[in-house]
Amino acid sequence: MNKSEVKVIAILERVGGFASAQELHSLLQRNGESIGLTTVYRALQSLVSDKIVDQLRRDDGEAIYRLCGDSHHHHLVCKQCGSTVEIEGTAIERWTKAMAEEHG
Amino acid sequence: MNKSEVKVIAILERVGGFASAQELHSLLQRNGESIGLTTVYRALQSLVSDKIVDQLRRDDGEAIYRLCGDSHHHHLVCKQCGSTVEIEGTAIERWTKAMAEEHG
DNA sequence: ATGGAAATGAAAATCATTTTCATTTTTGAT
DNA sequence: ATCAAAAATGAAAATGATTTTCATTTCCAT
Repeated sequence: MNKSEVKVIAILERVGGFASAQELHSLLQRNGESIGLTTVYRALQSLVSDKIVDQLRRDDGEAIYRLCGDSHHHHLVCKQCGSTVEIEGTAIERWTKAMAEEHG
Repeated sequence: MNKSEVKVIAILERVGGFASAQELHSLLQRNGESIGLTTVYRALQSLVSDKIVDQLRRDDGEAIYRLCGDSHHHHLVCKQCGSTVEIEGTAIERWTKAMAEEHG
């Protein structure tokens, strides 16, 4: 865990949700941090592979990131292609409950 | 519905699942069809907006496509960002059932 | 047949992300 | 503290999917 990774975690905490690499980078700069975009990308890669940060994709294909702990969530894994999506906890649970009631 | 869109639908039928624009393009060429990659992209865009084709993203961000009718499926829509993911029917239903039993 | 609208595709542009590489910073042994 | 090796940094170039441009071709109604 190096200095850049700490900066990226700090800004993700302040965001409290999803943000793209570029968004995080400009937020950091606005906060007076001196950090290059390349380094933000590298920190994010590293945090994702350490499972500290979750990565997913906007519909336009851009990658977005958030701290793993930012909300209770579930993973759905496609058995065919292995891709994983996160679903926000309360929503999926409400849905599951509704389905359960609907189908007895 | 123009000639290119018909070609793209035909190749998607033969594929019977997900494929990227580039994969579809090379399959078409191997089948002796004369069609440019640009046109494949345009046909896919049009079919997606007509809800004939579903588009989603691989984890690496590449867009993949399949015919809407290719399998029974559900959509999960994120209330925050609007992004939609498809879940294969039987899997999500089995999961829902399991959750329902587990939680009474 | 003919003129305008739609379709086509090659090449250029775009844009997020990754790689390269030269430089700077950190670390650890002495 | 000092020095060398290792790790980190970032600007610029490269990459790769997708979109746009634009000149040309095809289609269709008259």
